[in-house]
Amino acid sequence: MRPRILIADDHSMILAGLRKLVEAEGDVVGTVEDGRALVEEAQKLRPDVILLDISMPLLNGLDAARQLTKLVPDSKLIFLTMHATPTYATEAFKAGASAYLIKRSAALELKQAIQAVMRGQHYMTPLITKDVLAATLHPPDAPMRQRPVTALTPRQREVLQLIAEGKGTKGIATLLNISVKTVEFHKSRIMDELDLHSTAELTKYAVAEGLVSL
Amino acid sequence: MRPRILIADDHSMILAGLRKLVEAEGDVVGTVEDGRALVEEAQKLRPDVILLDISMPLLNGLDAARQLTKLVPDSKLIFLTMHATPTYATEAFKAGASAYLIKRSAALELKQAIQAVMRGQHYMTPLITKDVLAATLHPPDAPMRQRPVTALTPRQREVLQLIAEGKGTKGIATLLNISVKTVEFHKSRIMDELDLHSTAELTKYAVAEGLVSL
DNA sequence: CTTTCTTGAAGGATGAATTCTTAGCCATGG
DNA sequence: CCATGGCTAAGAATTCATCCTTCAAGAAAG
Repeated sequence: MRPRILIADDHSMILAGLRKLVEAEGDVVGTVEDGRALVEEAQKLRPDVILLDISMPLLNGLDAARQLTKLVPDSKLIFLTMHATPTYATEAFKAGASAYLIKRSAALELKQAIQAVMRGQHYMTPLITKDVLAATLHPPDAPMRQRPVTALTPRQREVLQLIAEGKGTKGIATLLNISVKTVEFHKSRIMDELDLHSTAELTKYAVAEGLVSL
Repeated sequence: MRPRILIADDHSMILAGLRKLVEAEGDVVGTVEDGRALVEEAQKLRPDVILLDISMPLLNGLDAARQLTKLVPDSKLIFLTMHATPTYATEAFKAGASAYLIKRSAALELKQAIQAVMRGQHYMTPLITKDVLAATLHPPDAPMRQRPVTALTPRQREVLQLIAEGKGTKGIATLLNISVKTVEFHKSRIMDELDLHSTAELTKYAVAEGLVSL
């Protein structure tokens, strides 16, 4: 039985290419280019498999996954991303993912991953497990510190990401369907807790934490 | 007549997807995953079109392009990369490229680019043309804009740095002993020239240019 | 079973920033 | 020498952001 698949990736060229690849394995019922659209469409379409990236506008893939595991628990999540670090991979599984691939993975792995998750199994690209070993052999001299970003609530991360993407308070309010006042509240709480005092510092923090890229 | 195409990208998942996309436009005569292999294969295959990324192992796309324009001058080069900066685009054209796309470009652009270069024309993704034209109209005599940051005046960089450090307009005015109005003027000009529209984006730009650190 | 924390949601008043226009000053270089 | 580009600055209208305060539901702790 061909799985119904939803694909999320903000690079539309890659999205188009992926679609072609995936069509060999199942029916692509939709494609989206940001995290928020993903959450929307996933609820409408209830796909069997969701293929998603980590870095996406409006809502990053990890936070999207956390929402999706609650909203559409029957949809299996397959991450397909550039990030080849064990940290991201473990975060992804903690967020409810069933598989983790990187864009350097062989195309065949996509097929294997889809079939694995449809059987209720998990799949992890061998390219990462190798990195895990390498990381264990060469302990941290890279600043791979545990992220204090988890000190923030999901909602706060969501707001922080949008701030760092350059959205104004009003725009964020509209996107989240909440009042401008609430956004302001979240922002000030974030600033309190992180001891940051400007949009610029929040932005740098978000970049450092990988919530947004440059 | 269907063009013979060689594709180079080090992310094999993406390579596979691109191949599917490209097959609608021409015959994929080969795929490679690093810059050196590209130079090798290009000489053997003499393709009509070469689709290549900038960041590749062993030899980066720009340097590969410089070699290819000499070794296989009849092969048209189409860059397809993540890098959305005018600098990279102009470098690409100086290195002999016939087209420049980014992975955020619509899939349709790939078709358009291939057809354009086959007609001997050039193609530049609309997503960055605006910035590139400013740079490419000047470049031969005056290498005034090697790095985009040099497009700013010293005063503008000064202000930008303070913005990115989290200072408010008022604080900057005090620090520089100028009026708040003047600071606002500089800020708006910077935004104009860089086509950025928020403090967050200015901050990310400043970080990317090394004006401030995270 | 209340109390307390945490999280999410807002109102009102005030201070800060943005937009647009206009304009003076100074140095550099055709 | 005067045109150009860079830096300075003002006023008025408007929109945004911030500060302080209040409210409510759910979880955790007493």
